[in-house]
Amino acid sequence: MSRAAGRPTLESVAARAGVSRATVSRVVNGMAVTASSEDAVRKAIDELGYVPNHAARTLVTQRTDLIALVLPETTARVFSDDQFFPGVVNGISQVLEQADKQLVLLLAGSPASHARIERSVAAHHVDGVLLASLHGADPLPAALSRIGIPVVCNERPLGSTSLPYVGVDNLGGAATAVRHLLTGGRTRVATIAGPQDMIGGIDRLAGYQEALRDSARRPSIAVGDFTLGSGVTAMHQLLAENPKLDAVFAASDLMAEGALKALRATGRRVPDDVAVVGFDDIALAQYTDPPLTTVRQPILEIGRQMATQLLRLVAGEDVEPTMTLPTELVLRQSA
Amino acid sequence: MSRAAGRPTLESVAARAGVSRATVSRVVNGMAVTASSEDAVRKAIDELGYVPNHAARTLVTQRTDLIALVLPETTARVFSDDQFFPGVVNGISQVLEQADKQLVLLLAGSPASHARIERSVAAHHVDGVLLASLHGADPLPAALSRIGIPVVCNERPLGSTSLPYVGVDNLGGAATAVRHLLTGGRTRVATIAGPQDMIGGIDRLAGYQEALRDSARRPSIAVGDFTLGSGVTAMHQLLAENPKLDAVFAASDLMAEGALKALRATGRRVPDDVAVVGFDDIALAQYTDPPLTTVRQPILEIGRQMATQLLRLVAGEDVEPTMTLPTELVLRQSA
DNA sequence: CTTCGGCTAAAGAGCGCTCTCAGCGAGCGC
DNA sequence: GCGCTCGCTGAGAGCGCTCTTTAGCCGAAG
Repeated sequence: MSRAAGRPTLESVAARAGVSRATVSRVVNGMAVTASSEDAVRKAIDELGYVPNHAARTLVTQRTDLIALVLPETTARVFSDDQFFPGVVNGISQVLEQADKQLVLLLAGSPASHARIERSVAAHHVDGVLLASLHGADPLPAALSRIGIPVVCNERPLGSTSLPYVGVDNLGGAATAVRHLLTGGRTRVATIAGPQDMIGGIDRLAGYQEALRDSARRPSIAVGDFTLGSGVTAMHQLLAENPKLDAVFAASDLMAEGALKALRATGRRVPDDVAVVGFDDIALAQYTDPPLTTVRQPILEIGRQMATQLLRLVAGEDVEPTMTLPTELVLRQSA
Repeated sequence: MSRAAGRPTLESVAARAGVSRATVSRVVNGMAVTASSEDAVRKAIDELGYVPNHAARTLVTQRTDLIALVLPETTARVFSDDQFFPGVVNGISQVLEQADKQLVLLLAGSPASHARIERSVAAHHVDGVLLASLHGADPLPAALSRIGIPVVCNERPLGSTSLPYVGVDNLGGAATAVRHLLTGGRTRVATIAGPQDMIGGIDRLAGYQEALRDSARRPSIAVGDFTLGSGVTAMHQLLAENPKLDAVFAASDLMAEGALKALRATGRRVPDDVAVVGFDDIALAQYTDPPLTTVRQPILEIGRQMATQLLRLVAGEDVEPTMTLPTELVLRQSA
């Protein structure tokens, strides 16, 4: 590409404004410069349509202004059945936009992607990494923090790593939901748990068990994977084992909607025969039949806080290592 | 940062392998080198844990290996009510991963974001841009292509720009759905249309009108915005205007589910009293009550094709300016 | 035995920017 | 009025890489 055809550089702006490269750089980066030079430079920038070259800047500053969001979820599942990621992405995006950083999306479906992600991070391609939806004791968080890059997780990572994370009060929210059912006079309260290799699945089940233990009731558990279909299946299982159950706490709204459909299919009325409580408060919850009582988690806020914490880390500031956002029981008609 | 503390560079690998920087560069980029040098270089790379610096490479090659996905949707709406974006992102991601490119997500909620996006693109920050979900005659596509960067849109952009795009046969799919209703003996077929500033909304309505015109029936139209809630509202409107309607074609599955709920709330049975057909075939469609007959669009494939076309453009190859993927009527119980 | 062709490796320039450092003029205290 | 500090500017180095140019080497041909 010939120089003439290329985009304007600092050099050409400097020439046009009659100052040195350094002065133009100062103006661009908002450092002190005499008013007359500043005017000349700004004029030249406008006339030439100058935009700083990102790569050149990165090369010397060692900053990329890029933040990676890693979703080690099976690619097929990410985004497809849950409204969680979209909300988190949205929250992250809001904060990053403010800070003039950009979001790089890394879907890590295959094991091969893990290597790719580590390579990408090691290449100093991003300033920091957000990790969401970790399954089991994923080696990725530890690997990334060993490289020495700031990392913030969504929910407490399983395994031994002690990385900062932002989560919600899964246990407390679930316990509150179950206590609400018990207080309402329900005696046989079952649960549709989430995947037991994810914090959300584990802690919500623990909350169910804790609330049940307090009232000395027998637990009844079926495990799903947060999707609607798995909720249908799990509900049928629970009914087979315990046809007289009178309440269900589902660890996600999608599974709760599945339970609702299964209950209707077996001729049971909600909430008359069986009460149902979900978890998440996604948009759908307002439109289920009947509208779903559920535990709201501040999804957007999770994204915002994750991004905020990471930006602090990137800036070299300290952050609180753990952050638990509150959940809230939203009463509708299903329980 | 002291040199010792920094990550290894080409220089240090070269020193260790006893060759020149250029030779190491050749090995890294897979160019011909004698076996002995190659071995020495590879060994040094492994021992040092060398990873090429992305910014430095970008500076000279003018390639960033970054592809932007711009969603000019209101941030609140993107991702939140539709399963479309997640699927497209997934498809894009699959193709980019193959090509070793990365995905930068740009949510353009506010008008201010437009400027930010243009700046980002002008800074040579990305190699190409994918534009999805354009509303009305958005100035962004034209602005980006004026900068001279490869752009591929999702669906034909409204307005005068002639950019390459990948879309689906919205009109044909909608017409097929409506003809299916008419063939089944329905006589009063209404529609819940999508937003009329988006191609998906416009063309699906056109398909409805075309099929209806063929059979000389009167159209009955309410407009929604693809969300479940808007489907509920629109269905009530249609019923108010035309209580005897016996079929509805909704331009999205979410709106169809809303219609289903509204019909049930007014005591109508589906499909006995009113037949319902949706559009999209999202996961939910299998679980509605009754399961939803709908027009499937190959969402993942849209993402894949958009990415594939853009990569061709980035590589300087020619692409077909327009690409329309087929839709397919999926018969379930609602119609 | 010399010369030439064909190859690979080394050297060096340069991508566009930031940042240090020296220079320079102006303003201040003594 | 002289030196000193202070604020601004310009020159230049260098970030880590690619790529062109140049040098060096080997074998084959004359």
